[in-house]
Amino acid sequence: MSARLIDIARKTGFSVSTVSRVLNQRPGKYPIHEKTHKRILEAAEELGYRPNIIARNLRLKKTREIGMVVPDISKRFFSFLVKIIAKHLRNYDYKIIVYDADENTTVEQEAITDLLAKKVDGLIVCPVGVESRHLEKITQTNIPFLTMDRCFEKLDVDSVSVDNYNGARIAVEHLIGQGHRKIGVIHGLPGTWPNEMRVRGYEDALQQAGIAIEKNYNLCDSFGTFNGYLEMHQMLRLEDPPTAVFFAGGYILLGALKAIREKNLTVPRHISFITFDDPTYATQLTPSITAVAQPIEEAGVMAVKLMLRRMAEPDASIEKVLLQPQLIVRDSVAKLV
Amino acid sequence: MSARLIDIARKTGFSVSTVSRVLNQRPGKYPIHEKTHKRILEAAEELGYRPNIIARNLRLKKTREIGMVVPDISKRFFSFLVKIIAKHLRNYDYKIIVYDADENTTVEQEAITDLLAKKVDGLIVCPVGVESRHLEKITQTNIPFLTMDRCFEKLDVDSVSVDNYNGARIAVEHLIGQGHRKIGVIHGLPGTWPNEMRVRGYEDALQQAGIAIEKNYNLCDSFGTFNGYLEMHQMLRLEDPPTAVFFAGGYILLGALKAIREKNLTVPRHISFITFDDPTYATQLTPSITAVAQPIEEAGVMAVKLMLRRMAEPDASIEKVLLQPQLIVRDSVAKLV
DNA sequence: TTGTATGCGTTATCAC
DNA sequence: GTGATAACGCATACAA
Repeated sequence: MSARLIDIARKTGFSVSTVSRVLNQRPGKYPIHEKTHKRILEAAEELGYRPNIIARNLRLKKTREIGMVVPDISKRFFSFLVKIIAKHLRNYDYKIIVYDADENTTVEQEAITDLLAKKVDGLIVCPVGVESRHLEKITQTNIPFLTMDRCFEKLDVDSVSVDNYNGARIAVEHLIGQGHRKIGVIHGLPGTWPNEMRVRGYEDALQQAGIAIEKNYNLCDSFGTFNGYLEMHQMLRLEDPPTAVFFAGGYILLGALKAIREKNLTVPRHISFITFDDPTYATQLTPSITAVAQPIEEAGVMAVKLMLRRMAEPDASIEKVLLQPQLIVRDSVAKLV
Repeated sequence: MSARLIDIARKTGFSVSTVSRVLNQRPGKYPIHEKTHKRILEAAEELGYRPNIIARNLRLKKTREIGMVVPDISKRFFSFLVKIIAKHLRNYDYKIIVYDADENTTVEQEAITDLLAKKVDGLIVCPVGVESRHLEKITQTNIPFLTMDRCFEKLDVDSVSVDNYNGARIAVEHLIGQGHRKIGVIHGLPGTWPNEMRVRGYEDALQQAGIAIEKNYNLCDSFGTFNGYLEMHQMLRLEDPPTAVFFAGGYILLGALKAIREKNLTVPRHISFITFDDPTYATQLTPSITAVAQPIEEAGVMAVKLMLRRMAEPDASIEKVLLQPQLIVRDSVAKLV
């Protein structure tokens, strides 16, 4: 078993409180004799003393831990977000405890319960689903709390998310600007917030340009590769298929590309597309992929900022931050003349 | 503040110990009156009681937490590994606490210290660098401990890693089998274990086939995209460049592809390659990428197994598991005739 | 400048 | 069946 304060106390002949005071080193808070200081430090070193964080946390009722729940840590969006947030919190001496909800509301709920029981000082949740009732309960605990990625308007809580609506809009407007009129969309799970926003952005962009919305051009199911594959095939089977398609994110792109290849079509000669999310390999495909990139780093920094603010001023007004994604033009969209 | 045992005790008139016993429900361990049981459960429900995990952990000297340190959580290999391990540990009612070492030994050391101070029940480290001295100290604490990915032979500790040597070998042997004799390698940071193993596999495969090792064909720096880019350019500038190249992993592939494209070369007509690691987009590039896939899921499952075993039998013999990667033949290697 | 006493919330031991 | 009490390791208010 590792050394405790009392072991140092016994070894040096001082009391536990003196040892504790020396080791915590509030500069000038308590006057300690020079020699005492030195001897205790030496003894601590010799014994390889490490404070027991559990005992300390229990005593202080503070953990300097921020809990975080993400739908799927293996997705780059979230793992990168976690990394950024962890890195910045470190500067303020906060650690992060991450739970993977595995895209499952029940698991998410358990994760939150556990984090709360662990008495984390703050909580960041990237909600899995459409439901927000279980999140409402959190707001009643008064714990500094933040949602990310998906934002529930009715939920009275700080949040930082990407402007999915506008991201989709600028994507589709780019397509329109290149002369496309027949524009399809393949998107993810209906009812989830980012997805809905993107679809709405798609529709509004069309409407604003005076383009009628064609039901057949709107396909959806999930953000998975396989869905992208199936829906793209379906899209291409249409008797009057679109000349351009907007992929609403995730791995749809990957599946759709496969479908396009199977049909022996060339991008962007036969079909143009643009995707939400900018994958690392976007520049390496042939052609390179025109995309709407989410400002993940910015989102992480903002989250840390909001969290620290909420901890410092529990009664500050609720802030819902909407970050702007960025259009990155590459070669997957043809200019129609 | 949330409800404690004592709040339930006061509300029901029973003692804290009775309340504790009811709420912990060791079936049949303690006899409790039916009515008592019910009333306490009701009160707990009403008060929204959640056990304070910190207090419990302090008392029990057990956390049911496994600490894990990875070099870079934003890399898919690690985030996926974390996910798998978390998922399987959940089945045994263990949680995982993840720290990102940010590819930095100092940060890694701090993470380990912190995890130890948090009194996690077990520790899994995917070591950042070449140094293993700071890991030796862990073995002295007697905490169930496991290294992953990079394995230190001299370090007396359980480990699970991929057989990097053999993975490289089968990759290069595939190249040779397709008739290539001039085979280059672009690899990562010299001195890191997986990298060294892969280079050795490359060299042994050549030697076994009676092919002389050409110094100019061996380029290295890091697993980053930019390195791949630079080194591939350098490789192609050679007066007698190789007909095939083995990329030892990471993002080298991405950068190398860019270099190849800039030279207006076609894969695999002008140059063939195979890469360690099988990225999600491997099938989507043109041509699709022949790769050596690491069995990440298997590694995670094995890690959990070893960890549970070590916790159950602290004195079991040290086990160093080597998992076999798998060759996935696609279209980036030409058959020379 | 240092020591004593107390409590954080829980579980386990022992007594009744 | 149930309750009183101690202990986990630490930090602080108060005493000296």
